[in-house]
Amino acid sequence: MTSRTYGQFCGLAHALELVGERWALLVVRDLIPGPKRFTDLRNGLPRIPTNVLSARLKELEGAGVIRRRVLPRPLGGVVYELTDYGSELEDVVLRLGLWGARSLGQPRPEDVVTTDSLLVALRATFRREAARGLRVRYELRLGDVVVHARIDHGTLQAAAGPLPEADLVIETGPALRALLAGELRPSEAIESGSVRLTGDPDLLTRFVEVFHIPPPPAPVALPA
Amino acid sequence: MTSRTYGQFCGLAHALELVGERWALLVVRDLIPGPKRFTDLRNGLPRIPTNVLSARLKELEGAGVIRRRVLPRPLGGVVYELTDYGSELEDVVLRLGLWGARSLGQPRPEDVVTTDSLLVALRATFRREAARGLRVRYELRLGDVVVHARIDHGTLQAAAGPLPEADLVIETGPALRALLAGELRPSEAIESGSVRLTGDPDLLTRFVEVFHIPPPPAPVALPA
DNA sequence: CTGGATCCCTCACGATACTG
DNA sequence: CAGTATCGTGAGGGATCCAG
Repeated sequence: MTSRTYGQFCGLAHALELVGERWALLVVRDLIPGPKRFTDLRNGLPRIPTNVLSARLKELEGAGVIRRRVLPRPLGGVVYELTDYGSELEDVVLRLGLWGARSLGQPRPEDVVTTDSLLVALRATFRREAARGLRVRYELRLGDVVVHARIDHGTLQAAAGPLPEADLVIETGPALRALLAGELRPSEAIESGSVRLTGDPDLLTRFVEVFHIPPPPAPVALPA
Repeated sequence: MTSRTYGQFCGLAHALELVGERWALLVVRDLIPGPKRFTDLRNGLPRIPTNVLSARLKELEGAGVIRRRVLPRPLGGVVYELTDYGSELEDVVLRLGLWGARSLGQPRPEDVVTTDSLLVALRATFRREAARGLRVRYELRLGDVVVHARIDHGTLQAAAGPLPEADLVIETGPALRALLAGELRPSEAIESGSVRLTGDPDLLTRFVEVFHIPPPPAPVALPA
């Protein structure tokens, strides 16, 4: 029974045995912004069967990637969080996500956008150099997903929920990706109505400078 | 049939749909050193069923990650190679491999080491800063796998096969990992016979400075 | 010999229902 | 809320076979 292994003494093969199973890296992604309950994970991964989520959590715990923690009274309940070792996957997850974002076409009918995927996308596309000397707060709304970003001199803090003191509120949809990829100019996005702003419109230009998806190098076939 | 997708409009989810299937990233790994024939890939992935290799190659080609190229006469045959877009996975693959290498225990009985995994491991563990001002050539032998590394002022060129003009020939086994991880000192490795050298033994110290696996942050459960 | 395609079996995944 | 139980399906594992 040498089952389910790759049979190679290799760092990559071992990494894939730890986090290469289906859904595993999406669980890690959703834990990057912070600890989550089983139900939170379930909500952030609408199409995962609960038994598979159970299995992944056990496997990731056994691999030392996440930790199961029982909350003290009065909150009660159980949360899952990244271990130190698991946290060091963050860089890989962000880079892989950015790589994938470059060939992301139009959303399919069944596609959803979740709070955590958006938060991680902000981290992945953030360009420190472009944020130097900048201090600005954004609130970003995609459908019913609302997050915010605080940018201070080259640092980013992104979190869920609204931000009343935001300098600019951006209300948009899937066009956000085209905007970050430079395929859609801010002025065009505003005119076409694919983004709606509350605040200083010039801050949208800052936004697409700070959060950026580089274009794919050559002709990449986009999904139909 | 929304099958096999994650149902999320997210760069990471999309990336995992492209290269997240079993074996896919190992195929990418083996293509990093250069184009390969079907049979070369098969030999580098001894446990992959040929139908799965066929399927992965087709999927990766459709995803724009690899390209199928028919060689002109007189060589004939078919090779697979990374596209530009696929090549930009290299960084992710190296980082994920290095992450995995940190919790790699002892090799299991069925584990093998392949030429390509070793070449990629050298790239992943290479520390440019530690190689500044250094010019040295190594030949590395693990069982019947032989590769070599040319280090010139902070750059690395690693390729398959021996290197007659090597400054040091290192003959070793799985202990190589402990050596790179700092768990085994060069002097100990030599004394215990887990490495055998031909050339200047002091160059082994340079070797473990240049190629390094950082220790895991906290207690990480190692596989039994 | 390369470059696969085909077959069958098993097990992980997916969907749904149910429990402490 | 936090999972476990059950069961059908389809992808992966392994061996074999086929065309150029």
